[in-house]
Amino acid sequence: MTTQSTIGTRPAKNALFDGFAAVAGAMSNGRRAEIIELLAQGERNVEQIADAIDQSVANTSHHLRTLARAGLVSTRRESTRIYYRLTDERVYDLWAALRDVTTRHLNDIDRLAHAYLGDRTEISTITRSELQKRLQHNQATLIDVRPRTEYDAGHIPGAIPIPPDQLDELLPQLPTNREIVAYCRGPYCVYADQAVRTLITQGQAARRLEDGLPEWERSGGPVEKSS
Amino acid sequence: MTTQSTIGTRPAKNALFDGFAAVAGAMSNGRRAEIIELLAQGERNVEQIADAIDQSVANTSHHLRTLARAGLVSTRRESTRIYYRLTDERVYDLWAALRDVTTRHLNDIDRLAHAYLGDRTEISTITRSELQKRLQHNQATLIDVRPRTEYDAGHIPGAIPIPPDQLDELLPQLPTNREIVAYCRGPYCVYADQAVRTLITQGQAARRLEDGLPEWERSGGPVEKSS
DNA sequence: TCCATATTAAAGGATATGTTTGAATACCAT
DNA sequence: ATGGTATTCAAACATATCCTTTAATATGGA
Repeated sequence: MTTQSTIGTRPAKNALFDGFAAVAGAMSNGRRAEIIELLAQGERNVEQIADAIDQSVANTSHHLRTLARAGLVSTRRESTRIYYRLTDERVYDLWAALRDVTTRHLNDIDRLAHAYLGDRTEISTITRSELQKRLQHNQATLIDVRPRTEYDAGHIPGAIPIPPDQLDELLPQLPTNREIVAYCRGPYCVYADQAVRTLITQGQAARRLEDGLPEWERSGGPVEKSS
Repeated sequence: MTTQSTIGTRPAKNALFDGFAAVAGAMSNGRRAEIIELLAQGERNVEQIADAIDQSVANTSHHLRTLARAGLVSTRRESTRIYYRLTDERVYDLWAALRDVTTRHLNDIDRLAHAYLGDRTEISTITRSELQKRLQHNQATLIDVRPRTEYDAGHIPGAIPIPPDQLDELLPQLPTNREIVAYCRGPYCVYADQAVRTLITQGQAARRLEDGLPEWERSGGPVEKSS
């Protein structure tokens, strides 16, 4: 009995492309997409992830398993906790590409984004390269509007930490002599929007970085860690 | 009655991320993934696509509708035929990112690729930049092993068209003084492999370009069209 | 009008999916 | 070893989604 070659056959081609499709399938759930976006900010354990996406631990574990099976996330054990992270920066690139295509081509996305983020027309943005220039010439006060642990894990050098739960307390203490630039997790993160809206109401010039820290880091921008 | 703001709420966030997930879902079927890979080569009408993926026209139309709903493909009408294409190069980037992540992280992909492509260990590859250099110094004979229509739609300047159904006839006619480099549709395309295997059997030095024409074009390589 | 090309609607049944529950596992600290 | 904590697993459920086929419908060209 001889082994039949499968090279170039339809069943083999189907199986191969089903493989690509399987990875896409791992991303084809809103909660799992949220997990990917979250892990782009840094590693988390199951409980933290479950909290962030408002799901039970068991169900979250299930979703993480699906992502792990597709190779999108990897784990690290630290004593009793297991920390999940994106397997590598290629996974982040894939997520960014998905976000990008969706933003530009899914015809419902504007409505959905508007519902979650509100009217963004009055919030002006600044690109990464513009921000670079401003920082070099000391022409802006930069604030990082993410939870403190994320700030500690990595932030743009010179950024002042303003955790989202202390906005009302800390925003009035900022210097008023320069424009303020706020950034958070990415283009669909609400924290920076909130900060900018509040500042503008107070008569302070403020803008939002067009996206967030992961994009800054991925495009080669300097990142500083707190110890 | 006042309108309740949905900014930052969980249902709104769910809906937004379900939007991203929907686009991933459009790619989460093997036949649709094949369609994307095919359209990366250039526009096709429904019948051509149905042929290429071995499905009925009605079913193919259905799949195309799914892709169109997600904004991944667009159409152009030419008399009674409707031609499909990837909406823009971002869609191609997304597909390339998916292929890339799958190749590196899905633990079954090696087995699947081996079944479809056969043993590739004896087929050596050449990178795009290496090929650039070779071509500049006239150190390689370049052959394009794709169907003629694809060659006409765009090929690397200097490449000789060797349609896959004429391999046996045309390969022996190639000059034997230089190494031959073959390319086709991409890293998972079988045509170039076939050509290289045949040439090696004939004692001719031959290699395969590491990926295909779309990657060449997307990375800024020169492309020539037949009229 | 008729023909060719594509889309749509309806239907079907298989398959997959997300979630919950409760038990089981793995590891750590004492 | 023992107890406690974090996480995974197995089973089960209802639901939903999915792919495909068939037949009918739209559209444009000759």
